[in-house]
Amino acid sequence: MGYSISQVAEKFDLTAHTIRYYDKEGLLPFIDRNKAGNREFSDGDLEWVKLICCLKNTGMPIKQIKLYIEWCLQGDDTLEIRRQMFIDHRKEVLKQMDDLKENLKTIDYKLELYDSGCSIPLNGNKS
Amino acid sequence: MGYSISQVAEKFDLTAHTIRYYDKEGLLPFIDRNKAGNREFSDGDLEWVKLICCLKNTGMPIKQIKLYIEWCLQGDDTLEIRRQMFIDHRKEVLKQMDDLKENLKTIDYKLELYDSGCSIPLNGNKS
DNA sequence: TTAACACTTTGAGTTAGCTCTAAGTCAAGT
DNA sequence: ACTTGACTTAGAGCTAACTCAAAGTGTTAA
Repeated sequence: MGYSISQVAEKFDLTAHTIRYYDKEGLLPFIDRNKAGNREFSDGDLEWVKLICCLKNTGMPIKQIKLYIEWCLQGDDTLEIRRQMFIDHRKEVLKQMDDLKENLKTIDYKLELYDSGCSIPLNGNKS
Repeated sequence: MGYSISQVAEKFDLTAHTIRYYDKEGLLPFIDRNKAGNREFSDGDLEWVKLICCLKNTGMPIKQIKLYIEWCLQGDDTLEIRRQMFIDHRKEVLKQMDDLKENLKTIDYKLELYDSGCSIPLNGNKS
């Protein structure tokens, strides 16, 4: 039977509004409609939505995701460029994780200070 | 002597525009001016800028950071609420790292497919 | 058949976080 | 004295990603 837009929204913690917006932006050109004209998502479509969420949640802009979808539609000629996109994006995700780890250190340091009951004045270090 | 706005911008990979914007938004109420009226950052100020960047880069909204700065200005009465803020924020950073790891798995899976030279049709799984 | 409800579209509005422009000030170098 | 260049402000403009409103259509339940 397929899934309705609100079922998909629920499943991926999006709103139906957002999914329609993605569709309008060209991220979901493959979604079928039923006789009533409503979007009907197949299990295969859910995999695409999952990938789109993955890319979006790792900071890829909507426009770049749209480009990727277009490459997919173009067929095997774009296999290599798509592969390269994932290689590049993977590198960025690793960078994000590194940055996050670095920032976690700063936060942990602040927490140590707060846990030790130490008050830090704003104008602490004016030299 | 202190640092000029563009030196600080350079150091933290921001623009002078952005630093003025942060100042306008109330994130830098403690920055001194020289006789010419230009902002002059001390070494202690740089620590504050570093913390602000850390919070911003881990997803804390400008308004929340501003609130934190205000709490700092209010003195020791707000020590506990500030400590709690860091505890909460730390949790969110850990969540971000988890999410990133999850998404990395999806990306690695896609890369495996692309590396195996396997073409995946768009309408793959219509049931 | 009527009400409720989930869906549809177009297009406007919102928010966060910058980003830039215009017009001007100030200090240093020639 | 004049030019250069970094700084200042107020305020407008921009982009991404939603978010919503209005008006309408189609299906289901009483």
